[in-house]
Amino acid sequence: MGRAPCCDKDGVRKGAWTPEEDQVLAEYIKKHGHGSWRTLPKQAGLLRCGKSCRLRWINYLRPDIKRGPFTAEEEGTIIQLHGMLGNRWAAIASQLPGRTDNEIKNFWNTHLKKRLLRSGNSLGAQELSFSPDQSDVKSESPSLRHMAQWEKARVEAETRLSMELESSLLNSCSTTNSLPDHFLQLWHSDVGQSFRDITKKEPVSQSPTSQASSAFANMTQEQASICQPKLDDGTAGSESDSYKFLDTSDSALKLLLDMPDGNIGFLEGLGQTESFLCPLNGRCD
DNA sequence: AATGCGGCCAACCGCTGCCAT
DNA sequence: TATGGCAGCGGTTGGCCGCAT
Repeated sequence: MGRAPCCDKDGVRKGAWTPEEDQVLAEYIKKHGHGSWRTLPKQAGLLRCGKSCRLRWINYLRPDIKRGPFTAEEEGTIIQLHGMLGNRWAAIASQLPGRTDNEIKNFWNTHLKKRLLRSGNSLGAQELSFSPDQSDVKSESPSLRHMAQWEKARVEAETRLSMELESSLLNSCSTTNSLPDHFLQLWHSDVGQSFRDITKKEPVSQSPTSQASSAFANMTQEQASICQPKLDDGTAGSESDSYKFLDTSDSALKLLLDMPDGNIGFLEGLGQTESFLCPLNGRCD
């Protein structure tokens, strides 16, 4: 049985919100929180459906909404994340504080997509269609393409992490603390979680430990606790899913470092363009 | 000044996944 | 385990606005 529609009842207003409605909704939520969206309109005295109220609050009335044009940095982040995640606007929005999925979706559709198409730059080309020599990947579903991209980025990040760890071990852990890896932040954020959720559904053979995990394996617990990189820029994913390297246990390290080697082979066919994460990790030199 | 056109964006629609029962 | 209700998500639409003619 289908669900009863929530927005086609008589007496339910549609269309643009009036300032009065905005005020009623905002004040109600400030006082009581949104609670159940379904019952909110009645309790707040609004002739709107719950969905409409939710959307209005999330996209317009929320106090932490960031207004104004997207910065170049935000643009770069959107492009990179879209390359990895596709049209998963909510996941992308979770990495851009103050921006809503709707806003990002509109911005992508009206600005970035066109710009990438026009410029035909490498990222745009990568995003909009894989190069001909990647036909195997191209023929796969978008989610597989994005998985491949995620995996590639992760392998690169692990390589970096491995090098950093080894050098940090040699240097008494003096450098690692100041080198948060943005990809790994992402990996441990909501976005990374959503990707891991996808890969969980795939039959993945347990991999041998990577170089990086070997580095950890050779550390004593004390060393590990001292050398855990710190996240101090506060930009990682929000709430509970954010980057928690400081709390890593052995199992968490395994989660981070074990890679499904059965899935790596296909990555070699991707063609090694310059790391598409450059704008994120800031190390393109 | 009037009209047409295209871009932008807020809001709606319908599907999906999660959770409670 | 199956079912139904809900919130959340992504795609789409429609109206407004600015610009060109």
